[in-house]
Amino acid sequence: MARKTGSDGKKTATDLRAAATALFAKHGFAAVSMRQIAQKVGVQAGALYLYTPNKQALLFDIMQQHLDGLLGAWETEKLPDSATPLAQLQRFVSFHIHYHLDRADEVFIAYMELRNLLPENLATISETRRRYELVLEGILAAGQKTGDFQISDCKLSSYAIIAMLTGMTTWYRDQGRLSLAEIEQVYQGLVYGAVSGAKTKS
Amino acid sequence: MARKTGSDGKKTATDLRAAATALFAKHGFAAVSMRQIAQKVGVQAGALYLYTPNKQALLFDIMQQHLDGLLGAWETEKLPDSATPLAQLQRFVSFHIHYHLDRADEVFIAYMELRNLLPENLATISETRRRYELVLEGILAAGQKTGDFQISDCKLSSYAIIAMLTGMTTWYRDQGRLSLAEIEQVYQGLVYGAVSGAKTKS
DNA sequence: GTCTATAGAAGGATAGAC
DNA sequence: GTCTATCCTTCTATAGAC
Repeated sequence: MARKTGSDGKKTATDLRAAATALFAKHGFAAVSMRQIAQKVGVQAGALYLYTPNKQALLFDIMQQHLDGLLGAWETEKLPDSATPLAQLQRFVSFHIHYHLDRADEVFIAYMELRNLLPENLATISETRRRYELVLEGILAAGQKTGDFQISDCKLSSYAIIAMLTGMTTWYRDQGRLSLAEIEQVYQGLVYGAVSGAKTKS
Repeated sequence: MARKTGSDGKKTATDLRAAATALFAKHGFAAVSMRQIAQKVGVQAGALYLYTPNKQALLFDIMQQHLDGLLGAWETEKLPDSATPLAQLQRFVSFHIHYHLDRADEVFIAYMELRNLLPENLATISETRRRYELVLEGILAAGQKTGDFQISDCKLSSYAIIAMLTGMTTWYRDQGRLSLAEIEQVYQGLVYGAVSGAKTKS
């Protein structure tokens, strides 16, 4: 047949992105073929090129949309600038956990497939990611200034906290031993302790 | 020629592992071809199969050797059981940082390429990794018991701390803004604060 | 122990029919 | 908008010469 009955370009474009995201997350960008993606979408391989110029663009778009979405969502969820650094930090931790757990595949891709980006695409992605890191770094710096936090280095601490939180995506499962609310409380406590700077004994 | 002058099977075997490690870390397992590895070793692709049955075994061996080395090194570096939980934790943090930074490529592979392992190989690797996680979990549990640490969940906290520390490998560079000793101090402080459990204000 | 050559499969991407 | 067919490249792995 020349054209699938009930075919819909808009839907196919959306399906393509979803299928690619799922497959890249599961097997890795380099290990997934355009034919595999096409099969999951339910079209032939050639048809994919109506929606993406090539495989690389598909990866880049997935990452960029994810990071743009992350930054945009924070802008709508963050507390007013008048909020205390501690309140803002707690909001950030909660936001980061929920946003990332809801998008485990995209997160995985955005962290794991940087190597497979062309240099110019990597530069763009890195810049967007850096803007997100600066969100947390700014919160920590604000709390350092007010004396609410005891932090020896805001940049390193922001890296450390983001790595800690994002690490959740590697082991979290629904129906696990603890509820998400319980898990979030554990992490809130760890982060709060980390920035509250107990004195080292040794 | 039939055989390279000065060829040495032992050296080639070592070179093969080193070349594969470097390339897998840089480009990803699936994106690296046996031809690329062979070129880096300085032999033809066919010759590699004298030293590994296939590409999968190469990946598995790299991971397994890394994790076995990690566990073995900890056994020689850990403090006696008579040491305090806090001292043992500090030792663990220092050990983990240094061991991982010295082996950035292996660490990257061991964390990133789990998806590309065959199921039976994944099971073996996961079990070895779990034994390492239990090292930290045990230290935290000991400190919880003595009252030195205020930890709501030892398992989650061990995951969180390992993720935080391992995250260093993604950004650490020699000749960076801070010396390794300074960085280690920042992380020691963050970990100590996290397990010392400041009370949450909210 | 390493080479050359190649089998056999699979990959990304394009052309043209419908 | 999608399909079929295909070009051309690259891949893993093996066979056999030296």
